[in-house]
Amino acid sequence: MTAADEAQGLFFEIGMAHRVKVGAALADLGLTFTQAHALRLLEPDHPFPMSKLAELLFCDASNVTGIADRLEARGLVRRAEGTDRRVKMLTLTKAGVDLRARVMRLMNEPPAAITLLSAKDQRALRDILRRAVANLDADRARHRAWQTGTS
Amino acid sequence: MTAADEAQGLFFEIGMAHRVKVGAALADLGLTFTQAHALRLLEPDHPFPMSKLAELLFCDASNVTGIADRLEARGLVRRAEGTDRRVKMLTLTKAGVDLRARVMRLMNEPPAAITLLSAKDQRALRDILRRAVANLDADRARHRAWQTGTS
DNA sequence: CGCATAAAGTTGAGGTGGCCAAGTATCGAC
DNA sequence: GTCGATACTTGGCCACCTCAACTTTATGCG
Repeated sequence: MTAADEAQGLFFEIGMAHRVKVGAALADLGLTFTQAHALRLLEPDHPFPMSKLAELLFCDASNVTGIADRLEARGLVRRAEGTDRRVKMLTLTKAGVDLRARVMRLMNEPPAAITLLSAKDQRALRDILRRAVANLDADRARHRAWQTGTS
Repeated sequence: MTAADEAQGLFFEIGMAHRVKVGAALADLGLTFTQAHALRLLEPDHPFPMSKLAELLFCDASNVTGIADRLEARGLVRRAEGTDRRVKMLTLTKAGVDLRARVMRLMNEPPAAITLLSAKDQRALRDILRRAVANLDADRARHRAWQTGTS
């Protein structure tokens, strides 16, 4: 088994465990994982169209309608008109900004798996993951180029 | 921002991206993420009760009924009687064993974010994540002790 | 033994999230 | 002005998830 293969398995295990913990904490706030994720993406004072949210969530636009409905029903989000009257700009309300802050604290909290590592390991992990994310971005850029080149 | 905090953010980003990719590949096999995960947990020749699957999936027992129904309808799994006639032992069929092997290959495949790292980084990542998972296990043991101590 | 209690699984109700196809309103370009 | 594209919504269908209630079987205790 290669180092990459084993790293992948370990990565998956840590991720799943953390997701379960975060999911439980979010349930206490009355939020699902998807709702919390959407809230995270919506920066205060930077509203964006629903189509943008669909893209960021990698899901169908029709799906976003329902998610926005539920967030709006809870008073976390508002659909504001854009200059283009087809688009609805998703805007955090005051309550949305506040709850988002709590969600950010909650989801950005590293799991025990990471916090219990030595300071040296934590720094090494951060540095390696920085390079890994750079690879991710390069890979995504490759895919975009391929798509536009063949469409 | 601490190294642990930043590592957590990067970790999350890589995990989400990989999940999307894996989800698409699984859809090609006609499997949902949950079904694939359940299949992965069911080792060939090591059947276990449905309650055990509920525990491993961190979900309600009633949920497992539906998941098992769908896997059984596709001929991937069988409900076999145990010595205790209340329990049903989930058992992979031949088709289940075969599809599971494909799922394992698919989900164990490290994402580009990892494979594009240098060999040195890959080994370092594996070593750090091994220690992180050890922390995870220690943390879980702590929780079990706490639960049994106060129940 | 006989009965109470507990455990494993199922069922049904209710809600979230995911897709697709079809529909509406608006925009932009010809 | 008309046509095609774009942004969002709607409705249908399904997977998944929880909870509460139920059936069947096991087990502990008097």
